[in-house]
Amino acid sequence: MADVDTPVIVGPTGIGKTAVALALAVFWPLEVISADSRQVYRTLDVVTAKPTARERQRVPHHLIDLIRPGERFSAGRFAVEAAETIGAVRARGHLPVVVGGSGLYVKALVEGLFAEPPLDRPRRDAVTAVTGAMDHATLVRWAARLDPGRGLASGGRHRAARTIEIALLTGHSLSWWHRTAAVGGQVKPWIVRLTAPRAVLHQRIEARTHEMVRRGVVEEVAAALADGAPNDGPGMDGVGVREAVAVLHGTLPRERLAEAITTATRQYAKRQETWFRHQLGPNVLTLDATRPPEHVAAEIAAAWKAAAA
RNA sequence: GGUGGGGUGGCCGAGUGGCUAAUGGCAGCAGACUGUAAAUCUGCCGGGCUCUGCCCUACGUAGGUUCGAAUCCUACCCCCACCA
Repeated sequence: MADVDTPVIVGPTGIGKTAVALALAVFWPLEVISADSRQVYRTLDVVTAKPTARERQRVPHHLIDLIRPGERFSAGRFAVEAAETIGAVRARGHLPVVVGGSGLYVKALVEGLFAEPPLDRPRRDAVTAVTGAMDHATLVRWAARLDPGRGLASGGRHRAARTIEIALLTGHSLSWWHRTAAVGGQVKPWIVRLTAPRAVLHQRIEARTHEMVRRGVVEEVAAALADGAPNDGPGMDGVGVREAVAVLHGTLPRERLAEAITTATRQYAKRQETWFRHQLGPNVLTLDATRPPEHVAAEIAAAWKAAAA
């Protein structure tokens, strides 16, 4: 009579989630559901630090390589596809394990978003064009007027733009939708949060970045660009990609690439830590991932056995 | 050796007598976050405290002028450019 059915492993980039997931595979026949907003993009393998072909052969990974750079993805779409995949994995008699660092994606899956009505594509694009051209303050003022209950004091322009988009396209405010159209989570999550002291995390990020540069981030991004990806659209606005684009545009000296990516990655990892610390509710098992992945995996396996009993 | 420019808080960089613990930016720390989330934003950021205020320390070093100096004067140290 377990009240959980799906292990979910979260943690900042570079903490070693993939290694732990692979190590976990010695305990159960498992398949990984990747909750990563950038690994869904094909061809961007090195910059997004995807698991290698060999690793994916050892343990199946899902929700990677779904779309082309430049195409839009979303937390909502992730939740739908993840739920389907989880069902399929389970039907195979394997244990689905959600592993990822995209907090909102995890939240969308385990808590649910709201039932968004279909949005007319051309009208949506029109609204995006308008909001995209507005300055931050005006945007926030407009959003606050359309949805007074939304609390946009420290929201930022994307949240404001989203608020405006929903209000204009559906006739109801976003907070109205949140209130009246909430949908539940798709799984009963058992959440493990991997963390490590800053110094350890920073060291791992730096090592990973150098490896990334050595394996040719710039060339990879150049190829995506040559293939028609917009240089700032969905998938192309992530850490590493931006820096590689800057190198290609000559605005960042190549010898400073690794440093720039390392700094941006550290900042991203910090934001993730903040998210995971506060946004996933109280039932989270926090583990220090400074130890070797096998040890962490063993501890997770034991804890899961107790939790799922 | 000569002439000119410069040494400012972890870094870069404003400031040329009081409104200056010192604009900005970066880095760092904390926080927000419901379909673009590796995104987008907010706060803090010399130290200490009995913390709507108070006390230290601080603008290369040492002196000086002044009611008052990062800002003016003198000497010295170091850096850069050009001339030798």
